Amino acid sequence: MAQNTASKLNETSRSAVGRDGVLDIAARLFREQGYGSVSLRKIAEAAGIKAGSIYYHFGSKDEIVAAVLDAGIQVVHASMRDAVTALPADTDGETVLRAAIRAHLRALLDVSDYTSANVRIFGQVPQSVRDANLPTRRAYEAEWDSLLSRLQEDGALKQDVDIRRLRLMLIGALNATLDWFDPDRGSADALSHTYADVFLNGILERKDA
Amino acid sequence: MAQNTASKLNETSRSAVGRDGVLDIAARLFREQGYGSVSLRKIAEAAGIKAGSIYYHFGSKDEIVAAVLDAGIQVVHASMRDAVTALPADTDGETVLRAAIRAHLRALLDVSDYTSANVRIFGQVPQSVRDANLPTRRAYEAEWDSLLSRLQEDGALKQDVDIRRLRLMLIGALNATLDWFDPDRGSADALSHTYADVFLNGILERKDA
DNA sequence: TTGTTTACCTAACAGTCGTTAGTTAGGCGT
DNA sequence: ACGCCTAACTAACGACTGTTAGGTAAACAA
Repeated sequence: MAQNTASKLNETSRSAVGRDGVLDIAARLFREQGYGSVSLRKIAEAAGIKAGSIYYHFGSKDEIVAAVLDAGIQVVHASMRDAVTALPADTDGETVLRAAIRAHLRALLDVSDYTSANVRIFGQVPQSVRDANLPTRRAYEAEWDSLLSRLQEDGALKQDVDIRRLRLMLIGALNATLDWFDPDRGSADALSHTYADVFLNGILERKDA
Repeated sequence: MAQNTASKLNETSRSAVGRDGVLDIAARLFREQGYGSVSLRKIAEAAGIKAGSIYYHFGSKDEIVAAVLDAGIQVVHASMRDAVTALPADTDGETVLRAAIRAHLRALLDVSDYTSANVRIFGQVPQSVRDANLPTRRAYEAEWDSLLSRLQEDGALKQDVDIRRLRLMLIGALNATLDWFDPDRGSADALSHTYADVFLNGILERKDA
């Protein structure tokens, strides 16, 4: 968020990274290096300020990382919901699901350092910070559960799959791409097609009638 | 590995955790808490010795974590290969793939602190340690690629799926279970069935002939 | 019995961490 | 011109980190 709020200050003065600037840089460093090896001094240096100055904008390191985590979910949540609600009301289930998958993968791999930082560092962060991020997560998970349930009721999905488990499998699989995705080998959109193909139809060769 | 090598010392003397004991405990702590928040003093305390004593068995913290990472892959590699080679030569492709998935998930979720520690901390560890683990990883990946290629040549798998990408998707999805798997909600074996069902046949309701 | 090896211990080192207190300097409203 | 607000700065704190040097006691081989 706030790619560069150089706003409201005449450009001649010092950088004036501000709170949003620090947050942007923190998100990028967390995504690149993980939580443990990104110190406040590293963040400060990348932002062009000194470590102590960060405490003008944030009360603690936990507050920074909590803000990054929350923003990360909010970005992907908005991306996924917008993609689905933008479709005509009578769109078939397969198309809806494909759109949701593509939106999630786009936020994760193309758009947002915040979303990728969230996926990368959530498991490395102190328990209290994880807990603080949980409500935001639950809301996004509920969005998926709601979508998948609707598709199942419409008869688009098999009746015997457990929605919660399917959501965990699907999001887990998509998030795992962060460890190996290489834009030189194909776009996030192309990858989303492959994921949709596999999850929707499987990989088994079928001798259909 | 080496669940408890209390060997060759009469039991009356001090615990004598030894190199393997330290490694076991390190693997467990890494799995539970991640890399960054497990210090040598924590490992030592859990092992019932003092921090400095660890340097009798290991030259550095990196050496410990490297040993944990390598063992983690070796365990799951052996588990997966053994499961596949134990099958009759004429076993059909679907059954072979199901066995491989179950073996991977078992090593990850039931059997080995080393395998789960590897998956958990690989992305948190210094670059040099990651690099040292790469050859072992590549060997396991090659095992999967070989298996999947064979199934595709036999006509069991669709011809248009890229083996490398499929392997990344599949192992990524399986490893992601570590973040949410709860044995109270179902066994690893049961979960492996669900994964196999989804990957093999997809989740789309089909009106077969 | 003596000497060696094994497996630990104690104590300290330099470096890094998050965090705090107190200070400074430019821009703005009055 | 005055004082306030904003956004920095410097310098240091205690805690914790991986690591090292040197000592100790039991087990075993000769």
